[in-house]
Amino acid sequence: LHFRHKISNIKIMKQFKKYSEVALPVPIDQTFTYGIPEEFADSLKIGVRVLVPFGVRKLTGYVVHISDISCIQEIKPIADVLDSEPVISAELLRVAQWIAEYYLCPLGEAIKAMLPRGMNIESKINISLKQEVRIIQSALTRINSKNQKAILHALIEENTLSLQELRKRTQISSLSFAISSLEKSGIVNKEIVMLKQVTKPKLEKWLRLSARLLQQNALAASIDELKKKAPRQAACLNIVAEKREIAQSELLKMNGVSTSCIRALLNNNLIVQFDREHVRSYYDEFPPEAPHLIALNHDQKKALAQTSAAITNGFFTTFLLYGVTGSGKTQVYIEALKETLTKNKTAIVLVPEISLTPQTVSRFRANFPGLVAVLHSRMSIGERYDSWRKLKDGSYKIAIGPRSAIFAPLNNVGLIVVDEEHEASYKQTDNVPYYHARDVAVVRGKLNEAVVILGSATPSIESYYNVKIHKYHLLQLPQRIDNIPMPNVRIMTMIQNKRQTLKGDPRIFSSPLRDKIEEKLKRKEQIILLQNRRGYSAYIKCHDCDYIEKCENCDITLTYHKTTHRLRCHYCNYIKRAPEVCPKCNSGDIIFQGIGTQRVESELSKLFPDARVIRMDLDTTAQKKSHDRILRKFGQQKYDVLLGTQMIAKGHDFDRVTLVGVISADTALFLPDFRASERTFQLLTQVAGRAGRKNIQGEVIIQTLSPDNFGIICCQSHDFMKFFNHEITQRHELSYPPFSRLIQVLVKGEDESQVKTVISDFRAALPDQESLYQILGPVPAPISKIQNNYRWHFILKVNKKSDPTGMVVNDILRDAERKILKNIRKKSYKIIINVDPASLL
DNA sequence: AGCACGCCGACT
DNA sequence: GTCGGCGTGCTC
Repeated sequence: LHFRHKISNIKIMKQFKKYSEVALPVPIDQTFTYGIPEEFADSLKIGVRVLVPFGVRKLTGYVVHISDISCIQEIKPIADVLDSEPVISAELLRVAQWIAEYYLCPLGEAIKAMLPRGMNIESKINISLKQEVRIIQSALTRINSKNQKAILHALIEENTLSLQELRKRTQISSLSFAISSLEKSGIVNKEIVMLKQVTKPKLEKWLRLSARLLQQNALAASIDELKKKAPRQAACLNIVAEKREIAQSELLKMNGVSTSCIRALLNNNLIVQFDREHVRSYYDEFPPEAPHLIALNHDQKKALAQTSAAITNGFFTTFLLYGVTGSGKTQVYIEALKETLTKNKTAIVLVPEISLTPQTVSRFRANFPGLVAVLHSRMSIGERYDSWRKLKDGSYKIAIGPRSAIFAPLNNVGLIVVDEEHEASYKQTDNVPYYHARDVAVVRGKLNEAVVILGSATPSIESYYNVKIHKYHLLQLPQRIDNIPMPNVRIMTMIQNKRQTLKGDPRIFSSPLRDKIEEKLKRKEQIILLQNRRGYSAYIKCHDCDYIEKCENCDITLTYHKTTHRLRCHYCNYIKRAPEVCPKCNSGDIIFQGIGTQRVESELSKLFPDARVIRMDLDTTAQKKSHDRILRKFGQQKYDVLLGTQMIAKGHDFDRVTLVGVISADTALFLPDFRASERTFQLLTQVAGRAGRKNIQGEVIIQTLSPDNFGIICCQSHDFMKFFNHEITQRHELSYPPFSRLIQVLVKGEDESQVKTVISDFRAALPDQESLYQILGPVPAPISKIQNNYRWHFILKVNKKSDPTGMVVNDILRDAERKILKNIRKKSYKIIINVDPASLL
């Protein structure tokens, strides 16, 4: 490991016995040296959290290195050591180091991303009133300063506020001057306080018999005695005796037991109380199903034989398990997991957030009772912390979860499974580090000499290319299990300008799709309809003057939601009433363009008033468990039609679905993104895979305006290979990934001219090196404004051959960024460097 | 990021 | 003389 330093002079310092290199979760690309106080000098380990002074604040940092000397002059000591054992293993530290280097983020940020939330302690500055409100109010009349008045008004309401909260409430940018004036006049108090660690093991009170009663006959004697005067206590004592140990909360639930009763027994030293950890577990409410014993078919056995061999040998190998929808990939994972556990190793299973349903979890839990920990963002901080700790101490052997589960604190990882490896949700886009969990999985696998299985029915172009160049090994499951035939896919060409008739809107339901729905409803079979756009219509447009309503804060058309009769921005959640007449020309002829799920729903209820339809999109799954609930109800056949956005395409196997309809396959096709075609192929193939049941061929109808699109054609023939070959030549011609590495440099801010200056300065700071990279832009990003922030970007197409690890270009980018941050004033903009962006919007 | 400090113009 | 806004620099 090496660490970035700013070396001021080369003079070896020796104020402390030992020095530690501390990574901090701040956007500064270096580590900081702290002295280790004598008391910790021998016990401090790499990987523990420490509390360190940082300017006036205190922050939680991570010890990444320990040495005897230092060449930094003024060194502060570590304020406190927060762990006795490392929270981050040497192996995970190396993963963090790779992430920091490859995705261009500070090491501290990478480490922070690996730990469950709530493990960071920070100081905050609290401002409080020093005197009574009455006195303050009289003082207010004497104060002329606008800012001071605003601060006092806020404080009268709350008494104590942190500096940050105060800034939010008063909207004053530079508070410090006003606060120091108030401090001088003795009106307010300023103090630095520590925030508590949010997550701790949850302790529960348990009860057992006192040692005295364990002696012969003592118990019976006590009970007899109590029966006379305190029968309830006697009964209570009896229960404790029977159970030996019982949680107090459990005991209290029983008949006739009260707190006073327990207190009396405790006071008389008949029972004793002790603390026991209560492990919080989100999925406990879903009991595991019994494992159904499934005999593997020929293909599954073949795939398993190869993974088993690799697991047994303990060599790093990455497999791409390409298995068509319903081919039984999960069973292969489970068998591989069994193999891994018998080798006394641990495993991680990554699943897209949306597929992490109770059913998925139960399936794994059933096969490995008591060994599976779930890590899920919908779990509370406490639940996640408990899973995390039990993985760390080795009581759980398998971690299952979405993206961040790749950081599960397991030792001796032998297998990493990435299910649906093509899923874009594996790429983190909202926070640093902008990592791709599938790629981290491969890195972590390599560090552990582990086996990595990437599974998909529609592999990403990148992964399949890696098979071609022999980086990954291909495993194939070309047949569906249980003799379910591949569905029959029909493509319906839609015509844009047909007018609505009595038989409904032909732009939503073509007559073949309408007929099929009718047929299936009659036969009591289930139907899935995909329309990958929520709301009612994508935008509303004035028929006379072509005016389109756009968001005030974003460069986005507003989506019409009929249920609330509102226009909504899907980027910033800006909401306004839908106009009755055109705001520009007052025409009443407003037309709804672009079909959303709500529109399909209302059309469906017009055409088939008796059909029971359930809609699933972001708007109907806002609640914590509504997603699971909708799928469960549909599975129990309480509905005939499941209608929704892409989230319906995975997560469940419904064996009564015989028809899948795609209302419009075009929603993603025209996005200015080089993956648009790939996305479309994947989504269509995934949703088509929902159709069909044992011995009955499912039917799929895809409606589209562009029937010539290659993704759609290949979906019809279930021909991934054909799609891949076509797509890979295109990527090659345009030198897009996997033939290059893309890096997006995006600047956003409220002042567009400033954003433009920064992005072009950044561009200019990059030396022209034709052989190393090509630069496209800077240009405004396709979505040029989000939440009043203008967005400009340029794209680096890095030549993989001249920079295979990416470190050459990354160093250049780091230097350029440092230069930019130094030279340009104002910080009202943000620079985002996104390595391997999932999309370029 | 988040904080303090210092400069400068405005205002009493 | 203050106050308030804004830019700059620093964090071991």
